[in-house]
Amino acid sequence: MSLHTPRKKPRIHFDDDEGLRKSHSTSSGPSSPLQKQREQLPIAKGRDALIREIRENDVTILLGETGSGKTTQVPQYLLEAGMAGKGMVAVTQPRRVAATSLAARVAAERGVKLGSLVGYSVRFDEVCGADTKIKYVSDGMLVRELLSDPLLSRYSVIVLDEAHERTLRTDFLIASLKSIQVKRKQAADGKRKGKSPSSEINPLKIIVMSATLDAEKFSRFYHNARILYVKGRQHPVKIFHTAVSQTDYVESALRAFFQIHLDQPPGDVLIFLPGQEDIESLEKTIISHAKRLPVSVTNVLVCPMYASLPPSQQARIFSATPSKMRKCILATNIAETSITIPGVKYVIDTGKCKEKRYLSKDTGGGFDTLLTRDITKASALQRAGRAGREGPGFCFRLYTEEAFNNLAASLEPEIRRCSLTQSVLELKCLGQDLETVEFMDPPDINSVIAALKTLWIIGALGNSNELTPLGRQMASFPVEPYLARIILASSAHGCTSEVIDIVSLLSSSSSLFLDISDQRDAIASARSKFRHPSGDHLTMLNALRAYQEMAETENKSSRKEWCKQHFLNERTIAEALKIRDQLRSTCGRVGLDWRASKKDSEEPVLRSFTVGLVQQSALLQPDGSYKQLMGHSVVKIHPGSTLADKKVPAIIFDELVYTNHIYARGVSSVPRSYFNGVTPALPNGS
DNA sequence: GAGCACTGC
Repeated sequence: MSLHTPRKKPRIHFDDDEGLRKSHSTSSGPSSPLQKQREQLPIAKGRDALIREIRENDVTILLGETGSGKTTQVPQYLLEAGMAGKGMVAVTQPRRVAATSLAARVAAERGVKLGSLVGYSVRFDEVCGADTKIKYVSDGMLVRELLSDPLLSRYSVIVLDEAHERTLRTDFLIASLKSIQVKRKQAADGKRKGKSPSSEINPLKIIVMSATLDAEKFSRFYHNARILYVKGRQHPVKIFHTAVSQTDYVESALRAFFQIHLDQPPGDVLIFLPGQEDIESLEKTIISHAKRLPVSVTNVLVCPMYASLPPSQQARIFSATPSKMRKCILATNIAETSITIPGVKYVIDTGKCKEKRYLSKDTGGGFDTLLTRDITKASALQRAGRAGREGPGFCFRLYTEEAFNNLAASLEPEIRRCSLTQSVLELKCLGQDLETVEFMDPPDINSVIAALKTLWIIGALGNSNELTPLGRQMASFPVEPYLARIILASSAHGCTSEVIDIVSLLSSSSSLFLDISDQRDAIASARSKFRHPSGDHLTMLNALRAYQEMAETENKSSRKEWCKQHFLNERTIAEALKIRDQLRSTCGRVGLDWRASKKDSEEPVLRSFTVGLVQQSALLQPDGSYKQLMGHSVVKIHPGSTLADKKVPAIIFDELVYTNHIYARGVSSVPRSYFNGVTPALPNGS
């Protein structure tokens, strides 16, 4: 890094620099009672027209900009108009926090207790009652509900919110609801004609809510459904592009930040970066440059923000900025949709993000890629909007206007980018095939073939791709099919208790072991206490057991301290313990004894894992590299693994991610003989 | 030699 102070660096030239120096007003407004606020929302003016349209049409596409109030108001309008009938209004959300906080907001607006008229339902947490009419649900929850109630008969209206995000689960619902609506209409018509008087099935109304201009596509899919538009309400954000394209976005972000810091009035700065590595490096350079500024200049408070950051450090961004300081938040895409940071007036957008994409291989041994790429127009607009939450804001794009115009309109839907194993299995349970279901965007045929192959290898499907009893059992576990296979395999090896402990940790959303890049030595020595010679799976089990032993006698704050000392993520442990409860009760339902234990014996556990991980395994080659057992890729053990640098005859692993190399993460060493008999077709007779 | 973000009764 150069040692110049930022002032001596050449300025980045943004178009319309003049406008940047003009006055900066701030917003203010007296807070008003909830009902008055409701009436003032942009959507309130269109209430009657909206109800009329929804009443007259089976499907309505509602396009609402940020701040229109559509997500909180439309369900209430439906209720007030009597359109819930005897059923419920479900509103789906891609994120849990959105579902729970929206439900709380709407309950407050109606002056009722959460869980009475208005409730929510997400994994591990359901606040609903017999009189609940408006229910906010995570989209994954509604997919699970579909498996036990294929017509979703409890709901009169289903609102798919944030449909533009095109998550795999929303796409799954968009496709399923189309055929459900036909079936329910037929059933209801039959009832009217007296053909099936016992039927309680009523017609279903579908409302698709979206924020971007993909409306025509949703409309075409639902037989040219009506599209309604609602204006939003956001403070204006002035957008600047660079005059010329930038070669190094981290360097450019550094310069742009100090231009704002030195020239612009108070207000916090949010910088969007693709990942942890860039965030850490920019954090260091901003701090070192800020130290060289004259004492008269406002101090800088740098706050990194990404999902795997320990919660205590994440909390910093929500605390008020100390006076005479400027907060500078360095964030990934987490700040684009998942969290809203108060006080942000300036956004710096590098135009980059990381994207996970599944690469299927015809050999069946595919892997995920996690690479930095350009964002989309939709994403650029969303990022800019983060500057206009509380008052007029400014967005500095570190790319030219021409580059912006050349960005893709929106992200490719998840169904085209990720492994489809679980979705194929879920559809099989509903008696359908992913190849024949009508999706808005059909999945790639190679991904479908890869998913079918995986399901066949783990025994969920038979030779004619028919669902096996084993496959149906796997689908009842709320984990990836290969993890469910491991649990089922543990039954024969008598170690379900140990296996469920490990699977719960693997299925958690974040890693058990914290990774703080400048404390890696301390982390390695803390972890050596738990280290098991076979590798990461049993090391995780040792860590979990040590935590539980400690937790029996210690109080909350000393548990927290213990986790900190051992660099364990307490949030992961808490999540894993909840997942474990679910898995234990699922075991009960499918007739497995989760108490079965082989104590400290490693062989049964590793044998069980090998059954589910045959496809995720590699053999040591004479040249010291590892090559996939099923597939042709050479893989490296991830440096964070307890087996990094170790040479063992064979490994199994949780996932394969291509970043700089193809890395195997979550690795254990197993004897090659364990593969005998667990795979239907081994290549080369190895 | 090192991880974007979500979700599951």
